[in-house]
Amino acid sequence: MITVAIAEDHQSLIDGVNLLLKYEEEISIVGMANDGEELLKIVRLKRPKVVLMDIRMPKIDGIAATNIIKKELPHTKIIAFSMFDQEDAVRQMIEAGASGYLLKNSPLEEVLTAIRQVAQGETYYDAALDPSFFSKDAKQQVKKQLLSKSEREILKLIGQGKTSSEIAAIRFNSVSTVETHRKNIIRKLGLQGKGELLRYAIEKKYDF
Amino acid sequence: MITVAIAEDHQSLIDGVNLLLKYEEEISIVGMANDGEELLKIVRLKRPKVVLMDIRMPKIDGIAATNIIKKELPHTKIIAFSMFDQEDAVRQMIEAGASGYLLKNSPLEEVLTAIRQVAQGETYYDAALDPSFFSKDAKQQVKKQLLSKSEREILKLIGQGKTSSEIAAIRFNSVSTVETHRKNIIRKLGLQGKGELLRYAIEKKYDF
DNA sequence: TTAAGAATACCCTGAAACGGGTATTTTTTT
DNA sequence: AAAAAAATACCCGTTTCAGGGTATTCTTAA
Repeated sequence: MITVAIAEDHQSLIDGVNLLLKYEEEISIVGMANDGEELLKIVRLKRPKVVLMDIRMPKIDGIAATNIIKKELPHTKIIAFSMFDQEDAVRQMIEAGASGYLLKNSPLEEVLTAIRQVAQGETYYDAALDPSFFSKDAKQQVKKQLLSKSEREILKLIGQGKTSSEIAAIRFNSVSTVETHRKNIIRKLGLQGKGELLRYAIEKKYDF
Repeated sequence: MITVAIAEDHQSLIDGVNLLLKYEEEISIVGMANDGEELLKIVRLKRPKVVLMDIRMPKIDGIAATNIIKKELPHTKIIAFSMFDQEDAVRQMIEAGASGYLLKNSPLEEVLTAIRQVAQGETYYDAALDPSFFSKDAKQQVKKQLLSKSEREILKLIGQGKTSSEIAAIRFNSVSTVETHRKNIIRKLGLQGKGELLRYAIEKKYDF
């Protein structure tokens, strides 16, 4: 029996995972949490074999929570969820001791595969993740810096809730310029629509 | 001399506070942090008299950080910042031991007043805060539930980055209905523009 | 049993942003 | 010196949303 705890505020995801696991007899969900503190309590009490956790959570985030769990209960396997393929998030989670990494927009069946795989001591990383992390050859990932300086600056302002015309005023640009950058950011990051752009910009501030 | 530490990712705010405090000889900034963990290190090392802190921070959030600081160094005075007047945030911060609460859109001079006031052992709460918190008569705040069920549901979906037409599809509503709710949410919460709505919806998920 | 609040849905205007281009001028880098 | 990358700026048509209404149905609480 694989015992699983979930920390996740995205209700649709919890519902989906529940639905999926209902028919899996060797997997049982022993607890759900909405923030890192709650998750720690559940893990200490129930000692699940696998923890599925959102990286961004109130009180204590996924990276900090992973560090704590790995220190106290090193046999616990951790699978991280995140919305975007953010370099730092992946790196920090792996450093903290996570055994798996899933993107929230991947097919739900991946969750099952990942749980089974990490429960057996293996790792599972979403195929959509930038593979350069996993090539152990320490060739410095120089390739990076996907976004240019202006783009990062504008991304930051977007994350502060500024509109394109406000950003244009701040930067002494024309609105067209800002919108071009905006479009390039969306293209480069593979986002879809302003919703995701804003979400990305806001989450980005939080370093993961 | 009042020693101050700041934890805040909003650069413009740090800049503003810095500029403001430069001319205040009895106030000195002894440290700045970008997340809760960093802030704790600074506080333990420098032991500032006053801490200005953002509620939403990576690793450890403002509420958790306040709890920890108040346990370890109870003489430290804490002033919380937040973007919105969110009931839970105010209540939780006060319970955690914060001596002051500022909204980020208040005039900068308030920061000065607040620092001076809490350094002297008093409290300082932004005038824009809902005063019902501070009326100690425990008349149950029945007035609550500002948003209706549909509105909260839609707010949540907005926080997940969904557009109105997506939300309409999910809820089997017409787009008009969703937009009406959206407008009512904005009106009830006193937000301005879609940027704030989205920011609010995203932050709201994190309970403060 | 009314009156209030909630949920539903539509109208209109204008601003903002998407997403598809193209194009020019600077900077870098090779 | 030439090529590549970044920054700048505009065009177009379309969608989304704000902010201002109005209006009907349904539920709930005086």
